[in-house]
Amino acid sequence: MAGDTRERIMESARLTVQDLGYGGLSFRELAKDVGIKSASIHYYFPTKGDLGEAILGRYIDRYAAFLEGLLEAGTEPGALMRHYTDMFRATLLNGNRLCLAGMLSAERNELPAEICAEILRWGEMNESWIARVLALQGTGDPADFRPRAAAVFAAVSGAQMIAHGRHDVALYDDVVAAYRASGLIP
Amino acid sequence: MAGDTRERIMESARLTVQDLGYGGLSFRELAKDVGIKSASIHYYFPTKGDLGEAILGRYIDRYAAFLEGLLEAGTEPGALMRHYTDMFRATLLNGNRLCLAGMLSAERNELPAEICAEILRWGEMNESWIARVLALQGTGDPADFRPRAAAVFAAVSGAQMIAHGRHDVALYDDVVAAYRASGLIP
DNA sequence: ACCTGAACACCGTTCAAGT
DNA sequence: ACCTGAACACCGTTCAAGT
Repeated sequence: MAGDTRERIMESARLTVQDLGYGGLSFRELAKDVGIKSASIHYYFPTKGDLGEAILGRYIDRYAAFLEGLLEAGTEPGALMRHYTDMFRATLLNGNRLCLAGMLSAERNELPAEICAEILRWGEMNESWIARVLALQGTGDPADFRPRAAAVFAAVSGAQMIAHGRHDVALYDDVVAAYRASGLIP
Repeated sequence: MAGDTRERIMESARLTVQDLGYGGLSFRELAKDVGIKSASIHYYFPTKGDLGEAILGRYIDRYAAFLEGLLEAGTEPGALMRHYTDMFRATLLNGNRLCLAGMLSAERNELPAEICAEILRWGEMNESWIARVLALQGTGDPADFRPRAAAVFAAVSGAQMIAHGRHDVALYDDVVAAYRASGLIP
């Protein structure tokens, strides 16, 4: 089946980067997992940076589609934000993994420029979606909620990161609950 | 002067890890910076993990002392938290670096257990300090403010991480301002 | 179109050998 | 006490060679 090898390279690489980081991704281990030689990976992705850009680009597109679907299915801010925080929670449950973009954010100073550009796009996408949700409960344009949306995005990302660092999903739950109690998250 | 080489190894290593991550720290580059051969580093730190544990341990001790000093010098929660958020801001200003513990939190799934234990200590230290500050403006024991303190710690850590990922200090400022506006941070 | 072995300059680590 | 060169198994990348 066409494109199957490329597909399996991307899937295995994504899972590894979310687990061990970009620096922890080895072409030789990756090739072993897919069942080819490490030199063959370069046929699909000339450099490690190309592979990183490809998996992050698709990661963003898929979550953008998922979030778009949530907005089409419901308009209650509390329920929408619950789905949003559950999304980050599920990543922790899957082998204490970190959001792909969050992991790459930490490593950004040693990443090629194309990946850094995708990290920006991840933030823009998340913040614009949250701003639309916040606009549902108040009056005004989603653009007016952009600063607070950035705060919600940063707060949820941070909760995931420290819970990942301490390998403690309950900590994520407690922190997110405190965000809600403080009124930061609807 | 005794211990000078060891000192310079630790300082150079810390700056590199906060910049490029634990995986981005190379013994050969580090040795070049200090002016010795890479094999000599193992005389001071048998393994890379030992070096990581040493620099994180000292990092935590120093910030603990700094924060303790703040609490001895003032009791106004707003001013204390301003110093706290400025501390994370200064790290971004220093070459877009990340908090050492935050960087290692992201990479934790490929770190030795001793470093993971220090990551826990970093969180405990920050949360207990924030809880003491929060207790200054309300009634009750610092322990009562522990959940909210964890939320403040996660939120500030997250703001630093996404600002680091986008190489944008203004984003950090905006997010922290939104935290204050929402009432999460005094 | 897709894959490979071999080579290259890197990496942390070990160790016998130096002073 | 402190440092080193050489070796080891790793790393991403390149390239000529295969089918």
